[in-house]
Amino acid sequence: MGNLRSDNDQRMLDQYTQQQPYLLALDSIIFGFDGEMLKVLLVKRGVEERTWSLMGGWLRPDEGLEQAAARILFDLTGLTNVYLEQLYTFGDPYRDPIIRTISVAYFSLVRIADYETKISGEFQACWFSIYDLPTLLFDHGDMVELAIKRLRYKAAQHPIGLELLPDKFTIPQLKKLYDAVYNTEFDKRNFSRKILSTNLLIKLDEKQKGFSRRGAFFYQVDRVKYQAITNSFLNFIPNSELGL
Amino acid sequence: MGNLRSDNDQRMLDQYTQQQPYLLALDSIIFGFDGEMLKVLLVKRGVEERTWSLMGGWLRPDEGLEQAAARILFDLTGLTNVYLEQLYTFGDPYRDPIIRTISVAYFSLVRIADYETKISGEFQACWFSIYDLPTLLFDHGDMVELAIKRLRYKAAQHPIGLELLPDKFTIPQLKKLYDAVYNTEFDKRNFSRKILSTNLLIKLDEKQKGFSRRGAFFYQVDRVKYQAITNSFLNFIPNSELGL
DNA sequence: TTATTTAAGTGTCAATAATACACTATTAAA
DNA sequence: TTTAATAGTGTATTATTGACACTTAAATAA
Repeated sequence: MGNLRSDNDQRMLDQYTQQQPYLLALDSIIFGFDGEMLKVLLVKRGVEERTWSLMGGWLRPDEGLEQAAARILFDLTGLTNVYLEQLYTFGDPYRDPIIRTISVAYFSLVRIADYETKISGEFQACWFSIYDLPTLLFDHGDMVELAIKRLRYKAAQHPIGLELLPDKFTIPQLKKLYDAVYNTEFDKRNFSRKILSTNLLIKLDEKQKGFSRRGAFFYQVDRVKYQAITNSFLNFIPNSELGL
Repeated sequence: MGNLRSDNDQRMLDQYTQQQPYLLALDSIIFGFDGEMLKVLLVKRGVEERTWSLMGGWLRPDEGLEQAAARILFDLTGLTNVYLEQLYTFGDPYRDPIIRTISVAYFSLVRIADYETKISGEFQACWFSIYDLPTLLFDHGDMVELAIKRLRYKAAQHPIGLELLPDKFTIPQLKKLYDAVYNTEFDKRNFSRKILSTNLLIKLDEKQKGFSRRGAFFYQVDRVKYQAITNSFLNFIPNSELGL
């Protein structure tokens, strides 16, 4: 009886050890918004570092996937507590010509202003408009394309756009962000009606100075409501505008 | 110069070879609908095959991820051309207690009737209602939970429910499917209005016999329109019903 | 001090979509 | 021919969407 179990265990273990293992990488599509354009953070790496690519790294033996993605993001940007969501796993046998590598892609949303103050100089990194990207390494172009689709899909029904803005922001800034994400121009009256109807924003007494004569009121995210709503549908953007 | 490049290449290769490789598995959440209940197909495997688990297998060196998932699905069900979508990649360091394994989970939608005729006897497989599942191996319970969420999310705006029904089906059958997916009861008048307004269904002359006195008309999917619409939003289910 | 400029902020109306709700039609079987 | 069981259909109410234009606030220039 004990013998049977042992045989079984051995068969099990054999099943594992006979398998081919693969390298596992993580790549992050890092979105940022500079007030005008939706941007992606790219770095130089690869052979002689001629090619722009997504920020990436290897999975360590003691790490979970998201944990690894967060570490790699921290190494580049110095940021923690960043919006991070698994996008897709890319595993074409020849996606990396050197050796087969499976890449789990994450997309993340960062506040560019935070990033700029904390960056370490280790990496040659640069923000690119999503509408004007260079040729990317391997299948990173596909990754970015998919990430943009996912961002549009998701931002239409979840308030994740707020992750891209500073703590205090104005409605016109938020509208510009959505304009940039969907590459369109929303009607400001309908937009603010819809956004404010969620009761997710708290109006502050303070006004933005310098940008316009009149100045726009700052708003803050109601974190309590935001958490509660994170997993529900909202439908921010009219379906007809999406054209997906 | 040639020397420099060579050094660089060597450094690159070192970067790869110094990395820990991992086993890569694929697990599939296979949904089916028997006319009444939404079900998941489970198999027995693991130590002494006491535990129900998702159907899974290992990635082969020459396969893409989806290709591997399709192969594994075929091995169990004999089905090809099945709806298959990457769900999520699970990589907790200790999810598999024997050896670290990364699992790319796929969810698939099959027509139970097709399956029943083609099944090979190789696996001990069984359909379980999604509302009455046994304890599952490793993190497979999480996988199923996530798959149900994704199915609900997706079926609300894409006509993927049709993938679960036979070629010819009635509106009451389709409604029962949506009732099962969302664990609720939709109003049949509003439901059929909404479904028919998509113009995605073609009404046949034939009626379903035997189930009800009157008999319901069969419909078929308009494959041309279905393809065209696959990547767009539809919003089948009113937001308020979803409660996600 | 007043006029000018610039963006912020707000309201209404019409069309569409969503929801709630109940009766009639068809067919098989009794 | 009556009964039983499900199929199938319509309307009225309300909520949401989308189109559209003027007023307000404040800094700057005259």
